[in-house]
Amino acid sequence: MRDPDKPQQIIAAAIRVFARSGYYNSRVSDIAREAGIASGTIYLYFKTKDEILVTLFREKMAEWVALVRRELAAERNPLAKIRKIVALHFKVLEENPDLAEVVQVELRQGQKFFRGASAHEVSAYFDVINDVLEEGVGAGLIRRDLPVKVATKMLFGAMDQLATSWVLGKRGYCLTEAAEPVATIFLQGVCAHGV
Amino acid sequence: MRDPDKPQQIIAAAIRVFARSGYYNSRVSDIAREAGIASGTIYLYFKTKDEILVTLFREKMAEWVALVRRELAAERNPLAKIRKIVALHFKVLEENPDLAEVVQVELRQGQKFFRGASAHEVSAYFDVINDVLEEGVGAGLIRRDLPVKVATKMLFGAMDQLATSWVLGKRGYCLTEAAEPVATIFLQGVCAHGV
DNA sequence: GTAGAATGAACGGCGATTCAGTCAGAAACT
DNA sequence: AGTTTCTGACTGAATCGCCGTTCATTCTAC
Repeated sequence: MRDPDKPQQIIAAAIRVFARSGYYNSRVSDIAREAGIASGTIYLYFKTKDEILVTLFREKMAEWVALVRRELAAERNPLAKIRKIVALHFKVLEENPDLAEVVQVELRQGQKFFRGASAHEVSAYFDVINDVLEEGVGAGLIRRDLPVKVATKMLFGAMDQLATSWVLGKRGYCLTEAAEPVATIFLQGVCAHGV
Repeated sequence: MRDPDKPQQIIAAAIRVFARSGYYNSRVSDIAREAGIASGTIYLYFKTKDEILVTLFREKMAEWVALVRRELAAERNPLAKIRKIVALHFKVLEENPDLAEVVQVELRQGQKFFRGASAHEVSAYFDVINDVLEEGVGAGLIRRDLPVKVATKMLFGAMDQLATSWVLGKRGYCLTEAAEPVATIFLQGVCAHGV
């Protein structure tokens, strides 16, 4: 009678524990205690400690991309879509502080994650941005000569840095308030005419 | 007769080793072998393995900021300064592939580095960008109402993401070539009038 | 009664750190 | 100069604590 959402509970516990202590400083037994189970039980659902982190990242990232796709569907204008992406990016992180901590700080552990495992999920998010920008170029709203791939990375990087600063700065300000200026600066940078 | 630049040799070796295997996958003995010394010797110069990473980051970052400051001194125009910062950022990384690997991928290890130890050095770099932008506002070249702190983080984030993509994508393209578009998009985003 | 889920004590490997010993060269002495 | 003593940088095998993982046992639901 394997509990079908035990893995979810373990992942949820892992997010809290990793957020508190960092991946390498977290014991598997800490995750177990946080989840209210024995450490051995974790190995019924995950082969290794690494697998917990990889799975956590995969799932959260997939949810995220799905959410963004869903929200964008309601919007026609490519420029408004960009504004929505930025707003959503910041909103998700602000509403999930533990997840934000893990995604912005812990998940950067070299080799293992950005390379390999997560590459596919991250690139799905890049694709979303990339597609919107191309749409904007097609509609004549965005400079025809814009290097779209570069601009995509710039926007992601800009959002990511704002988020990281927010997390590291102990959330001393409101992240959501930064959404409007970030979108505006970026759009003015890529648009064919004024914004 | 302590060799006064033994620490430097150890750091140089550590950069090569960390670039190859990642921080957590590198043995102290690997660094020793790479440096051509015994593992115990490392402990004559560094108290712990962590200290090697922290020191390496501190020193390289300080050199970096000093270099940028020096190069900017030769330049009057704030907009040209921004272009120079971007060009330099990419040039340094492109010319030091091992350092790039360590800085972009390995040094992100949560807790320990971005928080604490390195905060001061990173913020010095932020200050450089911040000051140039304010100078631009003062000169009427940059929108008077620009949220300078946000724009600073955006530019840093944009450069950082381009660099990270370049490192993770096994350097499949020329990073330096991205400097011009990045600077142009950013400047168009923040300037009072066209660029 | 039994299958299979859960437990958690114990194992085993790993790797950072230590430290007793080596040795090259500097100083002291003849 | 030659000889002896001393110094402390350097070595690397051995130590030791840590924690991911295992598995013999217990529990639970049917």
